[in-house]
Amino acid sequence: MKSNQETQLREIRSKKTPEQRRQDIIDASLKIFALKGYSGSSTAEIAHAAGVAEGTIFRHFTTKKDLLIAVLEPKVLDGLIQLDQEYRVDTPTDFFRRFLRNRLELLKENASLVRFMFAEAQYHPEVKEALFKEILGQGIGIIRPWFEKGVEQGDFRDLPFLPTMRSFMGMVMFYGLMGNVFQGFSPEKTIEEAADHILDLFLHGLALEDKK
Amino acid sequence: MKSNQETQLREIRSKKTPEQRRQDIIDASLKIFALKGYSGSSTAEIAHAAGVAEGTIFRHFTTKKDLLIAVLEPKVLDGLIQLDQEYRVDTPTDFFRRFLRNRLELLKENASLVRFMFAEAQYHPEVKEALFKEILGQGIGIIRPWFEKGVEQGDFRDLPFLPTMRSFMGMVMFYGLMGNVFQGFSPEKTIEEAADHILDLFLHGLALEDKK
DNA sequence: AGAATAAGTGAGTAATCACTCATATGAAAT
DNA sequence: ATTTCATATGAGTGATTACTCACTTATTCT
Repeated sequence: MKSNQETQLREIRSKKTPEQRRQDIIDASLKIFALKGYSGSSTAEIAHAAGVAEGTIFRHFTTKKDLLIAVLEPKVLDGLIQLDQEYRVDTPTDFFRRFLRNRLELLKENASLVRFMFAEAQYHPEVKEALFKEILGQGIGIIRPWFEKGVEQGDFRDLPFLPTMRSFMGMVMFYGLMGNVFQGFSPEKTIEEAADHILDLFLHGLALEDKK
Repeated sequence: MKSNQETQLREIRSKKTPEQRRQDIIDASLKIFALKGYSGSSTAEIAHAAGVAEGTIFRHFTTKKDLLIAVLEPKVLDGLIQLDQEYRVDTPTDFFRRFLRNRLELLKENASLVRFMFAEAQYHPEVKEALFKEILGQGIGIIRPWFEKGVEQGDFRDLPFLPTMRSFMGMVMFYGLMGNVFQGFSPEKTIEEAADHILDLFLHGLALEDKK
């Protein structure tokens, strides 16, 4: 009981708890990692950015690689993969519209993290697995029933699921991750506008069909 | 004259010319870089892989970064960006089919290089510029007239060019670069099959239009 | 308040880093 | 054969790396 009081007191005074300090280190790591890459970042620089001594890092994380894994831990990505459940949609098409906007917003907010994950995925198997499971795996799990429903209802063509989703994700990722990097590539003013372009192309394609 | 003879002789005997050695270093660098990333690779390891002394690397390249730039130099990428000119196509649709297959093949051959470039692009501005100019820039330059011709002829809808190309490239890249990384994502047996899927989706979209 | 425990610190460590340079090698010219 | 010269070598350089540990500081328990 007493210990609870003390903990509360410590939180009110702006002294930091070990947990807060741990989070500071993780936050600083993500910032530096995203800027210079994992191998290009030194623990000294991370310690400085987090406002702690270098030794403190190794009290919370046994190795630098443990720190990398902590940065990528599910908690950070939870927001990325959970579709907002409050918005109930009726038609598969509405689902895709809703899903797309939701993803693009989250992608824009976490662009540097996701870009970093994609970059490091090819060098570290652990990162690759985390990326695959947490983002792609769950994303696909959410989409699949809506896709199949759309096919059953006659709204969608009966295209193979995985390749179709791969292309869809390619569109989304290339906007979310490359739009900022290669300036001029994404002239859209708002996310909504970009989402509309992507969804229009995804649903209807480029070709003019109705030549009657 | 005599020096020419001698040079020829040196080539016949398997002694290496400085140029060959330089190329060995570049080849080894690409291999190691693609495996461990730029910062994660040491010049000692590259020298070992290239079969030369570490000092030899710095006789050909003044810094490690110079070596990175040499690895990414246009020569290596020329094959990636030049559309085969021998194949003449008539319709915009044929062009896209031809272009897509050509890109997917080249992408598959050079996947590790391109993946490496995308990964390092966010850490090194020079790499970012090289990637943008050499691949995306030229690719877009080749596509644009065909895209506009297709719109004029009434084959294509009048969609905004850049966002549409961004989505197209997203589809292509996600297949070419992620297909191998995330196994099971690309069930297509051949490149042709994958190209057909992508092109079908790109041209006609997912939705069933003709409900009359 | 004082003892016990946990958390934070930064100088220190061996290993590794990119890079240098005096020396060795081998081919071309005389 | 001898000299000339470009190239290759690897031990050596100081700087930086991830990580440790004896010590200080802060918090909790009695």
